[in-house]
Amino acid sequence: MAYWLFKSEPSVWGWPDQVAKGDAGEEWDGVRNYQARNFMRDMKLGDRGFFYHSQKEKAVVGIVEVCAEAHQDSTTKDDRWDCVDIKAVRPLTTPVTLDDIKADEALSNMVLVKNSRLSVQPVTDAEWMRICAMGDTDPN
DNA sequence: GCCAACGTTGGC
DNA sequence: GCCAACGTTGGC
Repeated sequence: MAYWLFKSEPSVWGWPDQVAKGDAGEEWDGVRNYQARNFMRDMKLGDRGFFYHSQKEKAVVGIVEVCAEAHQDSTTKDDRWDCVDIKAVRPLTTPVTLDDIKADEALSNMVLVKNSRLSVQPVTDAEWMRICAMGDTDPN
């Protein structure tokens, strides 16, 4: 199983919105970046991801699961753009902030740090375990 | 609110 | 196919 990170502006689509969708989940639509799209095409049913709040909050706040593999983004007719569906699994007991991540040596190579503008990104197994530990949260 | 970084577009 | 111009993102 692979791990990912989904970035969202909480004022547009936040963790509470994601939770409100329950197990039905919701399309991760609106991505118009090839790198991010390609990562979504690589995602498999059951893959897990972090839900990250950008802008003011800048923190990993929850864990999500891919509940539908890549398909046409329903918000556009342009067939270049695919997206997956994700559903909320659980919040992090303690949100892990960007500052926390930057301060941690083991996380210094995270895409979040290296390429802050990429909205969908891969997370390594080690990074996943580390952030779950920092967030006092069950990684499974 | 600013600006640096980056990705995309379009003219040549 | 290159590259300048432009738009967007997101941290500060």
